[in-house]
Amino acid sequence: MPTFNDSMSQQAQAPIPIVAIEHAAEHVGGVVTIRGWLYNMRESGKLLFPIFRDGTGVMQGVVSLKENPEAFAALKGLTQESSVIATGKIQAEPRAPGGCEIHISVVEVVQRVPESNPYPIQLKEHGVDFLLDQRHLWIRTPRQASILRIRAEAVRAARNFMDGQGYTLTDAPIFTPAACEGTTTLFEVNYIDDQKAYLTQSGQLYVEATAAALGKVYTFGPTFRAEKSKTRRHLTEFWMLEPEAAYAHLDDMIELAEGLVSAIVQSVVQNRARELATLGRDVARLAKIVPPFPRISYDEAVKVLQKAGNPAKWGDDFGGDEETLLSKEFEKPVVIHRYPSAMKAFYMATDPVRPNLALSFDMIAPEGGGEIIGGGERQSSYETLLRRIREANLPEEAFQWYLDLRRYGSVPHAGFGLGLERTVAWVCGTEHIREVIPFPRMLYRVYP
RNA sequence: UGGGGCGUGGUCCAAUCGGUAGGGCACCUCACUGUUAAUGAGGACGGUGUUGGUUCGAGUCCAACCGCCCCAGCCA
Repeated sequence: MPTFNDSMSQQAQAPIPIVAIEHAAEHVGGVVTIRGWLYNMRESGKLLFPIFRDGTGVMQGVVSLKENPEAFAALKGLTQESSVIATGKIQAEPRAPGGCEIHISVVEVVQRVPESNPYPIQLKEHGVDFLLDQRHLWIRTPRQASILRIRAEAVRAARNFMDGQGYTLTDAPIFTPAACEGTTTLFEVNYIDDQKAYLTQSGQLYVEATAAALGKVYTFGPTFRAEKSKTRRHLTEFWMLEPEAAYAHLDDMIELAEGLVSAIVQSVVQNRARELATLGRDVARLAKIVPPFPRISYDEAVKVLQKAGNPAKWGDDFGGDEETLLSKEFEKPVVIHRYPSAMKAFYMATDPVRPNLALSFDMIAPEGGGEIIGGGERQSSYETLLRRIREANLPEEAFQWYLDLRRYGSVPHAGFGLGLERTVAWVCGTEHIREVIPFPRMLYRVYP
């Protein structure tokens, strides 16, 4: 027990700082408190090596029975993922993973995981199905936590970039009266008083309205597609960032897309180096992602594919194989522009020089990252747009507000949609998109 | 929705030709003062997705169903 004088002198000193593990190395030689969970523990005789994690990183602790029997007793036999608050001196230690470790002097166990029902996720191998069932716990592992931090950094970088370019965030609704992509992939919901509504597939139509109101705008939010696709690059719920600008043309949007993607990548490289290292990502490849990106026309892309032995012919859309083949030709994301309009959405503008082409573009990420952006110039003529809506058998009444945008001061305008998860999956180098969103929603999976 | 693959203790896997269902990890105990997903010794728990069929005998062969994975289509 400290004497009265001891506690007086302690009060005169600075209090022990509570630090995040990611900043622990800045406190070498000092005493700090860390608050987190027991990630793992190794034992060696009368020495314990508890590994703590706090969400910002992991750090090894060390405690010896001889020097600190109380802390030793508190940690001895402590179960994985028990929550703990530990205080001790940070010391540089080449033998410790991470370069420094904490010499524990005081330990408080906040909650002890009972032996009768131990933490289900081991440090060793697990199958995908099991891990997805345990997603609420899986996100505690260093790899998953790193991915989620990179996702957050990507979002921050994207919004900073858009705001810096003079774009205003204008959120689009999630309940919508009609489709804006294919009608077969709509999630239908019962709205009030037997009305039907649908979860949005894209903020596109609404962002065209706000572009006419504010000039340069973007939306960022979740979108929903009931696609029956079980591939490594599909989610039924995913986040999209969709810029739209009045008086903008195709090339303006390609330039904006290049700037946006490189801003995201460079921001992650600069601010999330530790997390990229945890993932084992090749940072040198990411560092090269700066504008300008290679741009090829659809015509040229078909020739590139044919030269590489792919059976693609003019008029075909590109699938996963074709995307991978094209992206291998370049170290940076590649922009493919002016697709045949037959394969594009009803609202796409046609090329005045070659009316069978749409003023559209896709951006394909390198290293097999797939399509991360799709966009282009919109159809600004009232008559053409109405005809397209009728040709697509879309409910005309539901699109009256959208047609108003062409009745009242229609202007050339363009935009695109960036798939957040596909972008983050590429930046992280993850094999499957399901790892880059906290709780993935996929075909036949809505738990947890 | 098509094509292919797979379902075995909590978890990751093995089981020859159809012939006694087994191991690693996790959990518990002990040893070890520098471990690196520690190691060594011991212990406890516990299983063939479901239904039916063939057979003396089925984890294994057959059929249907259920679930999962990968690829394709569609897209971000």
